[in-house]
Amino acid sequence: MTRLESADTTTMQILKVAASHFAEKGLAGARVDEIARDAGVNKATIYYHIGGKAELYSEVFRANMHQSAEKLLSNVASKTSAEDKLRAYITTMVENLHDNPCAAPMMMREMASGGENIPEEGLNYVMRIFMTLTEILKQGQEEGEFRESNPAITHLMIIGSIMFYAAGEPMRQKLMTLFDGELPQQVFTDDGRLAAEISDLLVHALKN
Amino acid sequence: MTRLESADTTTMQILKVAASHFAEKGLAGARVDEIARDAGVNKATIYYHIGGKAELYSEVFRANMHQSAEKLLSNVASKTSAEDKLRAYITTMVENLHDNPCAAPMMMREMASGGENIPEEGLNYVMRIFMTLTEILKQGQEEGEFRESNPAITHLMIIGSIMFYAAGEPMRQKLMTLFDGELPQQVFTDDGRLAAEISDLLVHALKN
DNA sequence: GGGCTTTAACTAACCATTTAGTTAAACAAG
DNA sequence: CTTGTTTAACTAAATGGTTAGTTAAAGCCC
Repeated sequence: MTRLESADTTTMQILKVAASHFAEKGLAGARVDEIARDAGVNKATIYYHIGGKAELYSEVFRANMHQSAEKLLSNVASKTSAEDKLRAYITTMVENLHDNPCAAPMMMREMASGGENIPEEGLNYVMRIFMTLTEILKQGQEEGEFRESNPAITHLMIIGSIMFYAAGEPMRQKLMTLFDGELPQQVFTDDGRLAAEISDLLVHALKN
Repeated sequence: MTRLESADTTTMQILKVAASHFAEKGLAGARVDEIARDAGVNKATIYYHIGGKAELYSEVFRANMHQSAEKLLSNVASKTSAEDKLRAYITTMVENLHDNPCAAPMMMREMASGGENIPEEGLNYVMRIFMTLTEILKQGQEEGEFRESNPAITHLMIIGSIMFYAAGEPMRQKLMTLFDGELPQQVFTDDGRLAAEISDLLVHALKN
């Protein structure tokens, strides 16, 4: 491994570890010392490669959003009918949050703080993702497939449910061990069926 | 004002201010000095009445959950049909989060951190609220009003959308000033119609 | 007098950031 | 080929600001 390659993998390792710390503890709660320790590098290496805590956070957030949004937009664009686009939208969002378990917690914390630490580029993606759904719903209405609906509410229900599902895994575990006997069986779906169930419910609600 | 009353109002004032700080910055991000300053009391008064930062947080969270959950359970219990109960459930939840703007952000942060700082009593309420919806859906199915559905998904869609709406207000403001021209008109509902729109969509999706 | 509150330190720990190095790979000159 | 030099990558230790929590003396109001 050449020096430059080693530098790249070091940076990647730092970003990966930082993401999990920011997801679990937030920007204020995360400790640069711990990130460095878990990444197996000296703390100063983080400052050498990336910059301070704020830059580290921004970069993690930006990279997440970039990857997720690009995949979402391209998957939706590959479909033609409004229903297929809607299903692709939901399915891809579930996949993204499954592939990147840090994204949902980080996003939820940002919502709670009014998006204080979201970098500019991140806000652009938030907007594009929302506009994409608006377009899908509009197309569905124009083609007579969907009834009229408020895109903001629909968006809320999709994003809200998926984000809560993705971020809620640790909490579900906690509840399941705490209230073992009282829970009805099978209340918690697996990832695989989540997208299908949400899509079915949504399509059922939107169809004429 | 008697001595005890003065102590009570001091405590209330501290809790109220602490709630807003915890909502905006989280447990790790909030500063006890700032809470004391904004509450108009000396920092020592907080330690005298309530205890340290952790106790302050627990008490704020516990009080929120207690008030919200009791209102939710009693409002649902006052209805008889499954649809009325479901509508009461949704409406009360929207009202609760409207009356107490700190609840949604605090809850979302807790979800993100796996409920690390939720006091025992709070977890009990989370469970009871979820079980209540499960009962409503079961009743609806037994009475032939609702089709079969996964209560966990339904719960996710309700809680997720309402929480995201409630916690998302500052973010919506940010997006609206940043992307002024590009936003379609009327995409963002007002609080008053939110409960009705979610209820209608949900009932439409669940009805046979 | 006694419960409540303020004032105004104080400390001990924590934590982000900086500084002053060290190491080893790449490289150039002889 | 090898010796000396440069440079990127990294480390260990120090620095200095911040912060939760404490304390003691004094004042206030019933």
